[in-house]
Amino acid sequence: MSENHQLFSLKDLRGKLYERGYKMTPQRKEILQIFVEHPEHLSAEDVYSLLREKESEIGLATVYRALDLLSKLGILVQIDFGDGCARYELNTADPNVHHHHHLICLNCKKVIEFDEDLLDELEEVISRKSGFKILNHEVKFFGYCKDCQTET
Amino acid sequence: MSENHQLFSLKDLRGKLYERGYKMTPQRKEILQIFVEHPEHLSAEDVYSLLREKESEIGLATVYRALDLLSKLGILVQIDFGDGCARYELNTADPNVHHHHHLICLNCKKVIEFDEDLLDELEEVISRKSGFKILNHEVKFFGYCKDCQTET
DNA sequence: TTTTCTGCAAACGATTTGCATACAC
DNA sequence: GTGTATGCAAATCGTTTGCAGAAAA
Repeated sequence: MSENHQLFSLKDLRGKLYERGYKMTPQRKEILQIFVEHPEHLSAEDVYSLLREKESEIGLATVYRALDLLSKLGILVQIDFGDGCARYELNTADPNVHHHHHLICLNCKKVIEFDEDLLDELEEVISRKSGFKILNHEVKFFGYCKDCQTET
Repeated sequence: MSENHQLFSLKDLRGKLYERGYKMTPQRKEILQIFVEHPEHLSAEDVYSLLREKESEIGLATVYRALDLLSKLGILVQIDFGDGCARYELNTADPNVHHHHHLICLNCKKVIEFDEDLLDELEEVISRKSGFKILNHEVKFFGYCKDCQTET
């Protein structure tokens, strides 16, 4: 069931690269591996330090280039939480599964994921009224998480 | 009618500043004035050059500081379109009026505004399920605008 | 062998900050 | 007068780029 919208696996990497004339390298493989092992929203710096923890001596510029490439190939998606750096996560393989939403706590900066998609209706209305062809959407909710509601 | 959700006016600036111990300065007034005259999504550089067109010799650092302050006071809101710089627009005074959505064209980078808010229902569902207290949301749709659909 | 990739260091662009001076109250 | 605000230039931080050597096909 949920295996069907499973995340992109390492196996498909070579093929996807080859399709577009890119080469398979150990660096690209290791960087993708990091995302398989860490299902978080990782920044380039995050990936870089996780690599160094594994004794991998991949340069930061290479990390940036790989993140960019993997996003272009649709393997990763870039998200921006307004914290000053681009973050990435594995793309879901099933195109019918829309991106989950993100709840961002204004107090503790925690990011909570939420899987509920009621936006199809909205997309349709907008498409009809504006003539805009919508491919994707990004929704962020700002507020206070359970823990921070009591504090403040 | 639509005057009720009218944008923040210059008159209230002094009071809002005073409330929180800030001082009224000609620079802050002029910067807010720019937003009243230009209902677009302005970046700090945009504001800076619009000021220079008006013979205003306000420094760029002051612009950055003012944008930050006006956002804290709730007079402006910061938006990020992923174009590498923070953008701002006047906040709507009426808290019942939710932020409009943004349609971002992947081809020509045009940003189109769209005023349809069907997200209240979604907010409620999320609040109930997650215990998150939602104050605000930000929705971006990515796709191709009317003009760019034919080209590509 | 040919082309793409990597790693380093330098370059970049948006934003922030330190500090002396100027201004609001 | 006192404390905050300004303006400038320098510093910062995430990210990009040029280039020579290394590695994939």
